[in-house]
Amino acid sequence: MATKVYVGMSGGVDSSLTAALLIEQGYDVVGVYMKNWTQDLPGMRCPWADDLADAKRVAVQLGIDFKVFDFESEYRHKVVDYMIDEYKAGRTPNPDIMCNQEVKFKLFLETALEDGADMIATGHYARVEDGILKVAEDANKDQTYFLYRVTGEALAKTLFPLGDYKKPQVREMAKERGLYTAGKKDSQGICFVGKVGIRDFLSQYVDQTPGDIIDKKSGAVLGRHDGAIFYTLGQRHGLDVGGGLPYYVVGKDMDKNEVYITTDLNDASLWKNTVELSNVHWINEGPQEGTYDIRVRHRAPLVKAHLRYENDIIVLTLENAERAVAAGQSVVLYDNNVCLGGGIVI
RNA sequence: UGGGAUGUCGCCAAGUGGUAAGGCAUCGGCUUUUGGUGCCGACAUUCGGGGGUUCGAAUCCCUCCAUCCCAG
Repeated sequence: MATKVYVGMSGGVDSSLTAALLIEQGYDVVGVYMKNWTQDLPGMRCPWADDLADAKRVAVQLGIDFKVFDFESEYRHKVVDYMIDEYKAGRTPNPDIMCNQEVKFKLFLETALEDGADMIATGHYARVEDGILKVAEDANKDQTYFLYRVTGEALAKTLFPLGDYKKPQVREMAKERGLYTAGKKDSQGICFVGKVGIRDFLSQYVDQTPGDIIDKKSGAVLGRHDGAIFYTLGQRHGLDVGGGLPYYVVGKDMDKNEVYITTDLNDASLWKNTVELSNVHWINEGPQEGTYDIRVRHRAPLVKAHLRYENDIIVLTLENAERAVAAGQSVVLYDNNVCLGGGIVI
């Protein structure tokens, strides 16, 4: 009997082709739409209904069973609340990493297995080999950064058919197969929520309290903002402060509700040579102390750093300083194209 | 009240007789399954107000207004 694979179909090209390829490879494929978020937000209609329709349409086209898993409550609690709490604490979280950890590769996997699946699959650009996570063939689209919090056990039951292809090929293959979503634009923004600015999203859940924008060097008040919560390290836009050179956020005080800015691109707090990570997660066994490739943000080139353990945290000493590494963001470690795991910036 | 200086797009700032640079901000777009960064494009018929000289002025003259500094 063929292996039964539940494919997470978001209604985009990638997951559509994923399902198609698995069928061609002989798997018994079931399409699943994860209903995680349905709320409209100001200035943006939540795309869930359209996405669901697209996913279903492709499933019909492919002649596979199609299901909808409703994870709205869990998504709200595990991802959105986490995100809001982090921002309230003055940090800058990455909700999509949490979404993968808690929803796609935990809840979805468990639910699928209970429903009779042998494995799950998604349209992520990444590769799994023997339970280890490896970067995608298309280095430009590689999404392992978002997957570093997934467990090796989950990966052992996961397929990423797109990991061996480049995005243009994926589009081409989707077109060749006449998939309904072949020409659909790539999605952006918070996963499932849609293309909405973090500011617009957050402002739905937190109070807007005006505060001062202060020049770090002179201490002068240069402007006002609607809440320090909306600003993050390294940020340039949205300050509404003009005057010759661009200003960048170099810090904030959540208690005083103050945002500190500077025109000095070399400001110490804008660059990190040493990064400490807590909430460390390894996909399999933790690596030994030594030098590894790390990635400080999605799509950033890999850079060298030395890993050292210190109690519950790890300390990375970077070969070259990285810019705007905000607390709450993730740093992911690699060893020869293998994604080892990572942690959250303290 | 004397003496000096300055007033050009929201901000910084070129331009001293030839018909308004540039930067920042802002807005729009691109890149991106997080934040952020970056890239591209748009953005003053008008130069504090009013007169005058001139073929022609933001640039010269007169005057008024405003601001700043030094005196007192």
